Amino acid sequence: MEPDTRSRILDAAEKLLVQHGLDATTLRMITTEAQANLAAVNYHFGSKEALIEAVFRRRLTWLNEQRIAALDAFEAEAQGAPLKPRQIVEAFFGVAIRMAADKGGGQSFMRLLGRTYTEPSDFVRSFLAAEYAEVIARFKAAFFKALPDVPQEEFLWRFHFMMGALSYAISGADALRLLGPIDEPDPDALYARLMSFLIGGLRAPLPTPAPASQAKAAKKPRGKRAA
Amino acid sequence: MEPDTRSRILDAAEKLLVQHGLDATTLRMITTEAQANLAAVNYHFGSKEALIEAVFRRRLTWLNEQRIAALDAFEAEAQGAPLKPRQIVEAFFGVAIRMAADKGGGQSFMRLLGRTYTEPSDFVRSFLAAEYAEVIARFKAAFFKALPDVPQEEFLWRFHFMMGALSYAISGADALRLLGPIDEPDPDALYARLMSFLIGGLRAPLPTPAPASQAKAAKKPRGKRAA
DNA sequence: CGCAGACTGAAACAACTGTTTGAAACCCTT
DNA sequence: AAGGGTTTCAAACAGTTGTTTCAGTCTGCG
Repeated sequence: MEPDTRSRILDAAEKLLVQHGLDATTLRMITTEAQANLAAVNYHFGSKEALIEAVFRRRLTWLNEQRIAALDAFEAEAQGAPLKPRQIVEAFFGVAIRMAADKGGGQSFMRLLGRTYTEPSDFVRSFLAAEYAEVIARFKAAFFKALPDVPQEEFLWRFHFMMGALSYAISGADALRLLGPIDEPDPDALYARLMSFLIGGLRAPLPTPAPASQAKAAKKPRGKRAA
Repeated sequence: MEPDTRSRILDAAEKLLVQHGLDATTLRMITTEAQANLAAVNYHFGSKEALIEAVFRRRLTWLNEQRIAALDAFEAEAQGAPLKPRQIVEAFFGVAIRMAADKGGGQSFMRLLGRTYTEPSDFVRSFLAAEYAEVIARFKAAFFKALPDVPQEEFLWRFHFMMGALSYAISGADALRLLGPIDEPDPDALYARLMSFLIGGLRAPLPTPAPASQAKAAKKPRGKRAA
């Protein structure tokens, strides 16, 4: 309870936003948890929206810097050659799930991020897009270089699916308990599981039989599929 | 605008819940959209929570019946032999994404479901668990029979990842636009994409270096990883 | 017709939301 | 010690939330 009011509010907000979501978390809940006065939020941040934005920005910029740093390291090592898909996946998703494993705040934040990604809460999405812009561009380029035979649109969808898997991996055991009893996963094991799943999905045979490449066209399972 | 008030409220609620989420959707928004009186919600459903539950139940029980029916069909066809993983994936995820492609309400509902799955909104989760119980048991059994070499815990996580990919596949283009411009996907193409991704992930090599298989041990990219 | 039961309507309810206010308390330099 | 800037505090603000109330309307059955 030592640090300054601003930090205490930030921490309390992060924790409560994960538990209750953006709208259901009230300023009174936050200030109570932070042992601060109600007016302190508007004094230090200006508004509830600005507070939420600050909560996101604090961790998200750091996360994305880490991702780019990891990508830089791999690319320096490769000296211009295309990276291996596994390396790119490691740089983007591995860094994220490692942050999620960090008990000191990172964990709850990553859950929040994963959840919010699909929530169309306009103002969050807008600055989310801004924060992500650079990272996305870098990783798109790296992937296209590593997998030139995969059509760009195809790859974007696979990347999207991977984000979904990551999100659920992080939101984790709570939802998984729907499926049956499971013990809290050790982070390293979760990391290994997610990585092999992601790479398996990323490298799966292309669904539409492309004209030139891809000798093995998967036999279509139902009648329907066209176009 | 013809059907009875109760149905109009249900449809309006479903539509608005997708757009704004559970908490941000107000009864006044719903009754306005449904061209009904505010009190009609409490008259017909009792409370807002009960209304939301009704919205879920209407589609979810039908969806899960479809899933079980699809599984039954495959199992009858197989005559006791284990199903192919692709068939099980088709029965669970294929049915879901086909429902999501249905413009007549199914689409918006599936987005809602995908979003809510990670939201720990206690009362929703509790009856979600109840609705899912039977389906989960059936599909777990089918998968374990089809992939006896995959440890159960390992599989549960992969199933969980697959749910994440499905969720994002459905929530779809809105979030994907973060990654770059993309045209609204034709449902058949999305279906094909997701299926090959899911099966690729499901059948990926096991992460823990099993004694026999897996010759290529990826060189660890950072210092850390142990155990 | 008459009248019961199902339904709709407008208005009000208390409780809670984010935000603002103005005075008190604190802290640090002169 | 005095003063000024920063931070805290309790109280109040207008607006919105889900829910309730009760008078009114509709419907079908005798």
